[in-house]
Amino acid sequence: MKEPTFPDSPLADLCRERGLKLTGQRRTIAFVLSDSDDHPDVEELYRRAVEVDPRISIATVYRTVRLFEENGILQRRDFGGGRARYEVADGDHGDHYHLIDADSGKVIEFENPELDALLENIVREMGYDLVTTRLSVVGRRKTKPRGNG
Amino acid sequence: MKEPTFPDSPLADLCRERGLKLTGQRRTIAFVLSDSDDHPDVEELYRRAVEVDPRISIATVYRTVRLFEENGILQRRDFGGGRARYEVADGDHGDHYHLIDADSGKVIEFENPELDALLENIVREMGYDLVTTRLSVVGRRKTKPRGNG
DNA sequence: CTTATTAATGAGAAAGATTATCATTTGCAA
DNA sequence: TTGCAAATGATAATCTTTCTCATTAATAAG
Repeated sequence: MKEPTFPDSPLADLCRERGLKLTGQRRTIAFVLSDSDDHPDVEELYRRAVEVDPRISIATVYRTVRLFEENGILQRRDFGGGRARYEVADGDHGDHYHLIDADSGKVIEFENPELDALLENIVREMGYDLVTTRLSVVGRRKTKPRGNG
Repeated sequence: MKEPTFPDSPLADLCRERGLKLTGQRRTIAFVLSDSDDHPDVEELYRRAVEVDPRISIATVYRTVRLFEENGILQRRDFGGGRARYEVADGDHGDHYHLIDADSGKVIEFENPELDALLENIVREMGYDLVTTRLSVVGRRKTKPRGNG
């Protein structure tokens, strides 16, 4: 059986640091995730993982993203469409947010410190400590002033 | 067959105004929705609707919330837990947002004009017109300063 | 390096939410 | 009141996610 060889990814290290057993499958999934800068769903993640190591099942991908989410390694997102999507969790720097193109469904990330601060404030004044922010704004590309489409 | 009698609700009127056929079931569901100030899921909505008129099926509730959502009468929300929840769409006044208690799961609504404006701005500067905002913050009730739990 | 222990995995069944199917019923316009 | 397109009810089908359980593999101890 040909073991695929690739270096431990940053996420694989994180996995170990959290005391999670680093199995071959988790190492593969971590590698794929570290390599992704988009927001794949489980199906897509599975496709990418199988490319690297075919000895992996979709059940394990489901299990692993759940495990990683529970350990703060991944964040689950809901952009509509019925399936959860995942991305690497933010570090110490501020959160990032998502703008979704109403027409194409394309997801555009953005950061905004002012927004970070305002949300923090609002929640504090309501007597809570902010745990997570789930924000996505849906927008439609502005029609050019003289365009006609 | 005993037709339930109750007046047309504001949502029923809206339904007619949008040119949608106002069937008995839609009238009932609209009534129940107008009467709710929380965020019921379809199952719960069905329970409430059956109280008013037992001649209604869960399939119709699913169909109706979808229809109402497509027509801007309802808004679908995702608070986790795997099922979609619904609430009456905001009017012209500002949007409202949700704070979710991390421990109890309780949903607390709030409004914030400053937040409205900031989001509007951010999106505009990215070249988009804001269509919808999906924001929920998860928070944990602040521990009292001298508490030890 | 080998062995034991315990957790992880694979394959598929099961669950839970939502949508589709199709015969029957109903709202609404004429 | 009648006709017809659209809506409904009951249930099957679909889709995503979780669970089951026999097998496999990772880690610690020897």
